[in-house]
Amino acid sequence: MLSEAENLDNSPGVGAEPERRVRDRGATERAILAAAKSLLVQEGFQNFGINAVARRAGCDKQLIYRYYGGLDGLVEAIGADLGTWVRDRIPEDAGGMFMLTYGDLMERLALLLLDALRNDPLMRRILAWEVSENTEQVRRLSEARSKALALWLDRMRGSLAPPKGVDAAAVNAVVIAAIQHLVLSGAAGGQCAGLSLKTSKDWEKAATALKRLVRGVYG
Amino acid sequence: MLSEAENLDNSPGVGAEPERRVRDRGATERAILAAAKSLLVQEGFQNFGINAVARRAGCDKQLIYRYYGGLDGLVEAIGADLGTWVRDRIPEDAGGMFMLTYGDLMERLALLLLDALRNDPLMRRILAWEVSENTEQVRRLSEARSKALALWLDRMRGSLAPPKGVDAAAVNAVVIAAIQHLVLSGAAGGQCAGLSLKTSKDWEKAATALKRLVRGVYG
DNA sequence: CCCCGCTGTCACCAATCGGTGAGTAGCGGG
DNA sequence: CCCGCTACTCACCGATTGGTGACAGCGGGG
Repeated sequence: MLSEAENLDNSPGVGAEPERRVRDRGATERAILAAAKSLLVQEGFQNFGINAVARRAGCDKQLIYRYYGGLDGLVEAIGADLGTWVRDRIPEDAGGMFMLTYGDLMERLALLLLDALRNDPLMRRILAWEVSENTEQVRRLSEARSKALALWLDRMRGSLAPPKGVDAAAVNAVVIAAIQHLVLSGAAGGQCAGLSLKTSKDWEKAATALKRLVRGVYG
Repeated sequence: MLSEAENLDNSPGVGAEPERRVRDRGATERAILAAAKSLLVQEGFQNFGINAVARRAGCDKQLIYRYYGGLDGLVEAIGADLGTWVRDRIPEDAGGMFMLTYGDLMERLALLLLDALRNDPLMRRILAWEVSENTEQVRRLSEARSKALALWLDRMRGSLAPPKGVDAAAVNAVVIAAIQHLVLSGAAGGQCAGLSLKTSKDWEKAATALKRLVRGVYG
């Protein structure tokens, strides 16, 4: 019934339009990027598309093509933004870990990573995207995320050498895999392999088990 | 990969059409289910829809509504089919594990599960689906998969009791999480947390690390 | 001043989506 | 033989998708 002519009831007397969009390319670009990230966080990658991002950003999709060269470029911009992830998550007391053993260190890192991922919905979405698709898009994003994680681990680890006789790279990869899947599975379904992952008590159990595993290898 | 173009030249003189579709509801139902599973395996859950399944099954989508009540019912049928997963994967020598310690058992189970998942693309797709979406559809499927896994573990474990003093349920969940994420990540991107997961040598490294972790907790 | 360029909007495109109603085709029982 | 039941197909619906070309409005430089 609505003809688009009648839809124009933005009669100037009534509404104090809160945000009057001004002509500012930089601001629009930032708005688009923010909309893309929030959309990815809230809706997941299933419904992540040009139309949805433009709708959320409150602008025309044409601008996404113009400013980012399409969805691919926008995704790449999200990936580039992940570089800031590291800066935001290096605690100041990292120096306090100098005198720890490798086992102490890895235990702390495991728990820190667990918490960091639990509190980072964007990373979770990207992680889930990674294991679900293998397009060029997601490969680039995956690379950025992987690089950020590696950098973070490197900064946190410092110069502590792993013990001899164990393939620390492989063991750590397995531990990280466990952490990532626990977080993903918990966020998605509230459980993993029969272990409930809802309450903070549940997560404490998981963390304890994780600690035990790390301690088991690294002593 | 069949284009419908070649299907259009069913000129009666030329081709001996290998499959002449007969009127057989049961066969059609089976064809639809098989098409759904193969579609999920080959394309993933992104493009899993009524149209795609019908196209692959070579029948009208209306039949999917009639026989399965829509996509939801079809997904549920896939879930029901997972019950056969357990039957196919119980080795005959399960009895040979009776005299093992719990650590021996869990190490073997971990490696068996790793291989089983590596060779089961359907399970991988379902697993990735689980951590990516939280709709009713995927929740049902997830439940079926989880139940199948639990049953498998139960059958394999036998009546061996876990050691005291360690939350075996939590530890095993973490180990399973690690296995699942390793397999997902490896299948999707060929690596996980910097650890390459392409060649069988790569997977041996991962398996060794996994063994070490399990051994560390269960002795 | 006018004009050009940049920012933003709108209308439109073909394709595909899930979903439905109506009609066709073939087999089996009278 | 024919009739009816059932398996099956087709045509169409509105909505949404990614993508493009044309146009409007403001602003700064000649």
